[in-house]
Amino acid sequence: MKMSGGVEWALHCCVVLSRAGAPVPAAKLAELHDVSQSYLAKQLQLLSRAGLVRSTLGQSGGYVLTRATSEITVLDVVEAIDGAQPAFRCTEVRQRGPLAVPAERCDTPCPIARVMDSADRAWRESLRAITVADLVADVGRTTPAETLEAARQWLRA
Amino acid sequence: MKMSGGVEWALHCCVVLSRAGAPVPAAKLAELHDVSQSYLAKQLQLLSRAGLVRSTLGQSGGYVLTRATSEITVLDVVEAIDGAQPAFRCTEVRQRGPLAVPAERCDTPCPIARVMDSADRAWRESLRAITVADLVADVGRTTPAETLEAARQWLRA
DNA sequence: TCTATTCGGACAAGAGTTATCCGAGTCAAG
DNA sequence: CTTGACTCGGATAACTCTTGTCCGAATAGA
Repeated sequence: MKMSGGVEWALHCCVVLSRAGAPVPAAKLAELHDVSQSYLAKQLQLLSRAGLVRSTLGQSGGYVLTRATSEITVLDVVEAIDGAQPAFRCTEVRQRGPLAVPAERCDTPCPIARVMDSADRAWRESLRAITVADLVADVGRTTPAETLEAARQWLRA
Repeated sequence: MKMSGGVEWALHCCVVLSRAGAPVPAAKLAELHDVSQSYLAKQLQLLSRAGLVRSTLGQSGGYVLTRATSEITVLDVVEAIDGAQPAFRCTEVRQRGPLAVPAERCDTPCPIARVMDSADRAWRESLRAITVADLVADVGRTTPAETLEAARQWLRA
């Protein structure tokens, strides 16, 4: 039960991109966060496929958010990187073995699957309630103003 | 983001064990569910380490639940098999790279980590609210009476 | 005492994730 | 218009974790 580590990077990237007015190349994002540039590129590709960011090629190219930060939920990013499939997958154990329940009697989902689905929904709902805008606001509140200004300068260079 | 498949088996085993008055060997549980006997043994070991079941060696030995089903939550089983560690682990990205925030300024947890922790708590809370007794009741409600009786006979043999 | 049966931990195989590279395409400058 | 350098994108290995299997130690009953 482990989420892809790329989710953390992707979320940090979204926060940074929201502050930058111009496209930011993947290499710069990698250097800023001190992570593998090649691997971060993969995460950004996934964000691109999901339609959360748009890439611009050539000189002075890079990545830009496609929507307002208030329109991007944390769940959007998590599902883009980690996939949208639920963590639990019911294999219909009750239909196997010597006492298998016939399929036609299994009109209602397995109770175990129902509990897991419910928990999964609660988890996703919790992530859907927070947007990148909320994260940006929170970062702005807890980070020294000087650091924020330094970041802005560093990105511009 | 995938939960161990053994969780499903372990929960089914708990339901079965609650109906059996006597110890049930791992081999019988494996045959009943038509799953790998060697691998199921591993899951039962984990349940044993967690103190949810007690094993009896020798002839007519097997596994028995240690508590009433109403005292065993689904979360107990999930954490026994899949581990209790949260799916998201913050690597403190903000303390890395050229604009690293000094550690002494990081008194509050990273906003991203806070969101993830909150979602994780919601998920666990949802699983903690359901007990094995609830599952047993639900199974009894949705399974044909004849199948339940057949299971009882099969376990006895 | 002996035997059959049980669990427990140590031992491989496979899948998924992590990490990396190089080529195709594109924009900007000269 | 040409050149050139810079960008992303997908295809390619290394690694970790999960899955799956085995045999030995211990036990209860005959």
